[in-house]
Amino acid sequence: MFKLIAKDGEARRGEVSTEHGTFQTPAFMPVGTYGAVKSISPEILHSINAEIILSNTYHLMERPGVDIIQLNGGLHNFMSWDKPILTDSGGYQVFSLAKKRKITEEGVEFNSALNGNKLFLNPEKCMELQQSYGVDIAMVLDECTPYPAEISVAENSMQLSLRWAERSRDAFNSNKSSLFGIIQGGVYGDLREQSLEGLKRMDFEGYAIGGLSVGEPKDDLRKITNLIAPKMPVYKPRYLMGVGTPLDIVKAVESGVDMFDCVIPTRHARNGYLYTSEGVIKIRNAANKNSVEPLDKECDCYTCQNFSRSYLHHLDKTNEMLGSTLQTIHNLTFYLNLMRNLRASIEKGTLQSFIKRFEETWNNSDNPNINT
RNA sequence: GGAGGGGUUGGGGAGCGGUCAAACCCAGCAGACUGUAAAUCUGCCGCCUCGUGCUUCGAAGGUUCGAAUCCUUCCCCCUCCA
Repeated sequence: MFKLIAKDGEARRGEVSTEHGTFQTPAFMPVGTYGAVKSISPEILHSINAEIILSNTYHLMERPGVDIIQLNGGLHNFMSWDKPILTDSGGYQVFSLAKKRKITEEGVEFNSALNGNKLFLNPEKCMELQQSYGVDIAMVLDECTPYPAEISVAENSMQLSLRWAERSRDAFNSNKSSLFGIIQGGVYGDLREQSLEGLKRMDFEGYAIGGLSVGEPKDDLRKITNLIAPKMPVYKPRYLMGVGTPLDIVKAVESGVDMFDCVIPTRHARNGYLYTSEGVIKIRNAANKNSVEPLDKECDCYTCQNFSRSYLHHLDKTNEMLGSTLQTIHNLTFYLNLMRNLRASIEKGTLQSFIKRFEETWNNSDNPNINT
């Protein structure tokens, strides 16, 4: 399933093959929680060279429900996306919907935020759902540990995730898709290592680092990624869940991570926070009102090739949905181009100079936000 | 000409004697967002020498300890009747 093509330091250049084709790593997966990458079509995803997307087990269970997806012939067919799909298990919702769920050894009971309905998820059901959706990569049900968490809390949480991982592994039964385990352990290196060791014994097709970017300091994110990624199995994909900013991704690739997903490019696009080669542009700021420049002179995306900052500013101010679409196209292009450049640098063995140039550009930016 | 209704901080629109520099919405300005309850949320939004400071609620007078709120006159606007 995973082919390692080249290495540059700890960084890896690889390829993951699935039932719906292969994708190149390091890879970024645009997020399509409800079976749609917000504001853009699969056709656009193709045009910007997205090779795999992420969707969400919990949210799809809530709406439209697995029956409807099966009625439509599975998630790929339902959303008309013929390339790989990875689904998050709902483990993140254990964290993000903490106030609306109860967790026990058996599983998680959610009170739907929509109508208060009780929704139950345990490892077995989670596997059944993801297989019914027909996704290419399923994730084990885990408990995304919040930050801050005392070491004892993080340990209990990590152990629970480990037990759930085992149940997930046992319940998962598919020759068309693969299952990834998720490392937890908060910001504690020892716990992270224990978690990884426990998961390795269950032999997953890939391994993920979860429970980061949940509010912890940047240093912790870097420290844990640096410690754990190199210890993850060499011939299996390594996935850092929910990360992150462009710089987070660059740093994690340097540490040996292969796969990423994050809502940042899509959500920020809708909120007018745009990544460019010169730094972050907040398109709704008055400074862009009169600018006939393209958003990013160095970008070849549809948005930058055809529209001015002034126009994007106007779309944002008038709440035109085209603004969301154009800005999402741009931000995702920025991310996907970044991944392509990272892959090329690793192949050429020039990752360090790429990172240096990347950091310089961002450090020289007038906008300090670009580095965060 | 007669009878009503109304003029409030950029726009809309509450308020109808003190707790009012004046609700709320929009516009405007800025900030946040990391496995998406997010095309969302938060803050600011009369002036200044930032204080139990100053100037505001069509205008001018008045009543009152105190007025956006009550009275008088005037100026506008709207509806209806002639």
